[in-house]
Amino acid sequence: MEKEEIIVRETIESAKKLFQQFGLHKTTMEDIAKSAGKGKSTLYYYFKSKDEIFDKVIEDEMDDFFNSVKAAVDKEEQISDKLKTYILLKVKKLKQKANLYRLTLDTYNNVSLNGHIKKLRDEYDHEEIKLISSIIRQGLKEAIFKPMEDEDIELISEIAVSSIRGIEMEILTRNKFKTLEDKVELLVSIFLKGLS
Amino acid sequence: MEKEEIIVRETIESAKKLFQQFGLHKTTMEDIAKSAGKGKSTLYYYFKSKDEIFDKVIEDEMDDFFNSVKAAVDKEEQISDKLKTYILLKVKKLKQKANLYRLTLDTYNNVSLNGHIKKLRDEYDHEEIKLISSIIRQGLKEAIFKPMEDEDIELISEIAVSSIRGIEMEILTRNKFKTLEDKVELLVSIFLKGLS
DNA sequence: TGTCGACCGAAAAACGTTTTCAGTCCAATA
DNA sequence: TATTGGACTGAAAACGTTTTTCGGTCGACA
Repeated sequence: MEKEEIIVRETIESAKKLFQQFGLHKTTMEDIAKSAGKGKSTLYYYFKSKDEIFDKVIEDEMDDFFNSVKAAVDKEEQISDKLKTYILLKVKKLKQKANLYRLTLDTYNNVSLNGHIKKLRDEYDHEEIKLISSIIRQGLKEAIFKPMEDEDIELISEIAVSSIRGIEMEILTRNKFKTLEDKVELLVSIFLKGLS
Repeated sequence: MEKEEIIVRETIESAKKLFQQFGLHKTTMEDIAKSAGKGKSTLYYYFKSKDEIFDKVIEDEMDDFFNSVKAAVDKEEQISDKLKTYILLKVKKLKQKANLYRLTLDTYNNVSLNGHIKKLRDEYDHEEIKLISSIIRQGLKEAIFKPMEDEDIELISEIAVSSIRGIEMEILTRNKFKTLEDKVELLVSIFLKGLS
């Protein structure tokens, strides 16, 4: 790893801690600089702006989040276990993060309308859709699922991601489905076998 | 209809129009009074507060919304048609309303954390869950669905409502699924028959 | 019972002042 | 040439005051 890369990494890590503790607005460039052991203007040698640092932190978190979910999903053999793991782990991690970032949440909401974060979210979404569609494709290959059009795989994945997000929202904002753990079984089996 | 009832109704209708046009904050009690052809203090003879008027307006809209969806769903015979109608009509109406209320939306978001609106939303949710679970119960009676525990009916309905809400959110906030109309068929058939 | 004009006070808007802070510049250093 | 920090700037946020707005009350009148 190059020296520059190291400094960038360390700065992002420091900034992440500060953002988590104090939120975007209450964290100044000087705070970040001090906690990274540099002068303020030095930061501008490595980053274009405060927003860029914030974006990088968010990007970092999203990567972390997605990769750990993906790793856990990949480890499972059965399609149904993959889906169960996907839902449960995502919800669990989301609860953790939500807790960690509660302070930043209002901030985040205001920022989120702004271009770049929206783009990041779209990218993240796309990763999730890819993950789900790869699971479906595996199911097709193993002839567990009945054949379907290629474009339908995409659509089903998108719908699945959106649906699960709806469930997550209820859990996070209204504390519903506390006992989801006991019930994923049912949820996944409906997705696989339907109600009929 | 009693005279009092008529005045209350008319006031709510006037207020609704104003709220839709200008939002909660930019609509004053005097605006409402004038548009209802009364003096301001007269309103307080019929309503406890401005909030009460707003609540009544929201309640009115929700009832409208729900009843028209329910009516359309009840009209359908087939389970699958009921589900299709439920999803399509809800999305369609939501798009209309969202357009109408775009101005109020920020206002609404701030208020929505506040007690009473939250209660209304919960009540509305409950209605939706009841609607879905009645569809499921019908499917059970007709032996279209495989038997299930009573508490699972409840849970499945809740999950279905949350999931569909997730899809609706995508449609409203990110303009996804523009061609949902073409694809509900697929969505409903997954719910009914699964992927296997 | 129903309606209204006059009034109140709390909260929001408006406004001017002060402070904070992201971002720049430049000289220093290695 | 790559890297750093101290001094500086301007725009925006925070703050303190004054003014206005508006939800809500009261009492009189029909």
